[in-house]
Amino acid sequence: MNKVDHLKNVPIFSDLSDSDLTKIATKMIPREYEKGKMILLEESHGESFFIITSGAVKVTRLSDDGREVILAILGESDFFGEMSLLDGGGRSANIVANETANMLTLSRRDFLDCLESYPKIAISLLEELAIRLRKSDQQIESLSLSDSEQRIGITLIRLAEELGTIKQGNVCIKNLPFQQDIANMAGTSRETVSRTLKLLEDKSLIMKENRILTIFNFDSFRTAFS
Amino acid sequence: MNKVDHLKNVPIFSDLSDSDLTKIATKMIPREYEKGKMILLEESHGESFFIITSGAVKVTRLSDDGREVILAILGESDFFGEMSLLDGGGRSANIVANETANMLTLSRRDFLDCLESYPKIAISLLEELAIRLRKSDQQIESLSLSDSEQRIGITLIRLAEELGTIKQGNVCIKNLPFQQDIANMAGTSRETVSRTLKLLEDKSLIMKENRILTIFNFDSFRTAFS
DNA sequence: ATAAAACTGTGACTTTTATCACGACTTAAT
DNA sequence: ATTAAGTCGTGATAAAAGTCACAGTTTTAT
Repeated sequence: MNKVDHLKNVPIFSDLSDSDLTKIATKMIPREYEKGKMILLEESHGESFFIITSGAVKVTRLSDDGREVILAILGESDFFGEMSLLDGGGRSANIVANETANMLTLSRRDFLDCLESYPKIAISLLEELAIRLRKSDQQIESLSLSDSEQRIGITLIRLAEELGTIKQGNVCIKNLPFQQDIANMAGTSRETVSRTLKLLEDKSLIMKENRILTIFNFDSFRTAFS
Repeated sequence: MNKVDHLKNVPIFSDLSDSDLTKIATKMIPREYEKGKMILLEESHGESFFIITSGAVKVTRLSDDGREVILAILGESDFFGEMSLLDGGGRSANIVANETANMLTLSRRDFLDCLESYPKIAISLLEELAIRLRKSDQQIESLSLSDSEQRIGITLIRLAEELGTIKQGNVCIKNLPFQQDIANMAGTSRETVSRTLKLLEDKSLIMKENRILTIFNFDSFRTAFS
């Protein structure tokens, strides 16, 4: 798969013509990051905009005492890095390769040029940021108002939407993140995740075997938890 | 103060020339909302973009059982309504006039035209959304990792930045929101806010008399809580 | 294939914070 | 000025979830 094909799958570029995409593609530099490697922390290449072409990363924030919150897990065709390019603020989050991942990167200068030259990209990016802001607001609501069972349910929905495959109404998540990661997404403890998953299994809402989790009747699961 | 003067104070319009601002201003319709009135819920005028010229509003989400989370309190020169215009999604939040407020409004059509005609606006808006996203991420972190005292401290900082006036290193917040509103911003209960404010007062970090709260040595207060 | 490392399940206990209850204080309205 | 409605302070109690400890399982690396 070549650069242009990857770009076509990225929502903010999907409106552009092939020739425009080709122009942009020539400015993008491919990079590979091994599992566990911090991506934004090593600022050796300066700030950049990243598009994931394979693999997955997690976006986190860390407290002083080392506990982490996972803000998002991003996969193929997702992008990141735009925030500090846009508002010039310091890095807001850490990005870690969750599995070995390949990226296309665009320098600050080229990224901002893109926005100026192709207003469509700016507008698509606005849409995308609006969607993310909406999701963040939902997350804030659920952290403020819901108990841990609800929050874990919502977290499973997020994971299913990001990583799952639908099969006759059920969703199957292969490569389920570890309980500690689920806990860090849901704002709860690892032990509570363990107990809650069992509880959901007892209610026959989910089934799990090792790293595979199935959510039965995803639509009703979704309405039950959000 | 005329429309153009108001627009100049709004970050996303501040780059434009007077003549461009005048063109935009002619499309903006002034409206007044009385205290307590829901703004986005009454969709009688269709979706719009709003700029606050006086007064203040609160942005909330409500759970099924009526509890609310306050996502933000917005005042003069702040704007809202852009999210559903951008991504077409349903309303993500409710907006209520916290005190009688005046707005300038722009219709969906005119707003989107603006973005296309003035790429600078789109880029400034991107910056603004990036800043908001960053704040949301911080909020998610603090809800996930901090105890109620920390969260209330952070909430006071947010309020101070939005509503406060600095006086020799101390910040003074007049018209402090009620404890219930502070609780809804901090994701805790009204009683906990009461007890925590007293605790902070005992530590001589703040002082309060009725609706006026003073944070002593704001810089060190800020570093202590974030 | 084996050992080491990492992850998971679960009981016991502790901590935090929510909830309830109610009197005291403020504020707004007549 | 008086009353009513809305806020606030605070003790007592309860519920939810965190922490600790540790054995059992799964995964990974050699």
